[in-house]
Amino acid sequence: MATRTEPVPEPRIPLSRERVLRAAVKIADEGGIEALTMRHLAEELGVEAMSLYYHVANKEAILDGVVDAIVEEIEETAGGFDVPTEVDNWKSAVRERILLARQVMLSHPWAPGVIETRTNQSLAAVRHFEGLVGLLREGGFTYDLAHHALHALGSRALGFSQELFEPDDPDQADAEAAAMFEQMADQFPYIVAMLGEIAHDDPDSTLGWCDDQVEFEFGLDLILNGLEEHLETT
Amino acid sequence: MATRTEPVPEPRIPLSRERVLRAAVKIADEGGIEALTMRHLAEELGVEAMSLYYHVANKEAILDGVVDAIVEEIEETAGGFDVPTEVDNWKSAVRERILLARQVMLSHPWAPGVIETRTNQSLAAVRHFEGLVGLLREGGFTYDLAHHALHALGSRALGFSQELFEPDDPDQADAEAAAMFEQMADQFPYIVAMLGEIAHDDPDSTLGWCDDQVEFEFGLDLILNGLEEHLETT
DNA sequence: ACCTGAACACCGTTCAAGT
DNA sequence: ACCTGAACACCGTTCAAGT
Repeated sequence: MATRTEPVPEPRIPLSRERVLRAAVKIADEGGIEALTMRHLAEELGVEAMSLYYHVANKEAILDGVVDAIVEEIEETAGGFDVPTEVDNWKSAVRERILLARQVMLSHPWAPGVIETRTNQSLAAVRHFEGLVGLLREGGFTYDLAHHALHALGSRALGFSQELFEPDDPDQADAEAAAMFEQMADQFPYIVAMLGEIAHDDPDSTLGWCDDQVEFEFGLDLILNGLEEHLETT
Repeated sequence: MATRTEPVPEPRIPLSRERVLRAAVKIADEGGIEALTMRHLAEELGVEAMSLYYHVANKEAILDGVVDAIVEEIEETAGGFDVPTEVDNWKSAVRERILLARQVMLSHPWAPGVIETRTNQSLAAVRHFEGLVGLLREGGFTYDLAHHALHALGSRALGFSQELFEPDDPDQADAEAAAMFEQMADQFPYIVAMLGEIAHDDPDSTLGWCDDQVEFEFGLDLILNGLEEHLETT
């Protein structure tokens, strides 16, 4: 029979909103967003699913909190979202901040999908946008142009962009897509020719799928340069 | 007792993939994407849920098919995705095609969210991209630049863009957001000032939320103009 | 104050069975 | 060939109850 002197095996840290959210991020990182269920999350925390509801309103609230946590990670990585009072180069400042956000997003590949479903704004995200608007404003933007800029950037402001053409499992689906396009060269001459050239330029990857980082920066710079022109012509 | 001569009340059109997909679009249009469940869909078709599996592999296949149907609707509205052999103005041609896609998307507000989750390419979408690449190519683009263009456009190529800041229920959430920002004017001076100016410029809507169409076109033109410059400097 | 057991309403999906 | 009933494994969530 166990006596009183048995060493407490686990100090039994009490649950908290923080711990729940941290565990949620961990689960999504390890098993993807579909692994993030109330029951699974509870198991990870060594608790019953229903206990979660004491610390969090419902699953929506968890997803809200998880997005907030990710943007806070960006904020920490950036050393805060503060706006310098003198902005000598808004373009590189904005560019750097966004590419840094992208680095964090890349370490949580499920996060963009969750962010897109959120209707409640994360407070950390508002701080992030506040910082961006500040950089633009101090860089000479009117508020009107800064507003257009946010819309033009869209999800790029948070470091990701919608990839419409690429499958999530490159190795497997690439071959499929390649075979399909080969077969349909007469139906899709332009696309097949385009992909052919890309494969040529980049013989490394099996059939030369795209360099997402390069493409992200291309699109970002296109927008930033366009904004710069608006700034100068006004 | 019913006799054999009773008029058949409904001819009982047999199910088919087409009918299933059409019904799926209808349900999503009327009740949002969360209303699109196998059981609900079956009910709409006057059938048991399990019958659907005879015509369609699973729910994923339905979502794939539904995306295809929406892009086909774009195709029909556009009178096909054909590429004219002579393109005198690629910019306005691409612009028109994209804005037309947007019109269709606006009538299926749930569609962007579904498209974003798809990993399998819709064949109709491939035809659409084929058309876009064709327009660019005949307009003087290298395949390399056309490829960059697709990435830069991202979801805009299909007529929608990620709205990170706006709630789906404008009437209700606007007031909330407004109150929140008022309260936090000292924490978010730039954003509050920005929103203040926008409200000023557009006194119609309660607190002047954004004109999505204007913003979409602003971002689209920014990208198209940027591409044009790349085209000229090469 | 914090956690749980049992239960509910709802998913997508299977499988053997009906016509 | 086409459809169904019963069942399964899994959701998020409630509520009264335990400590």
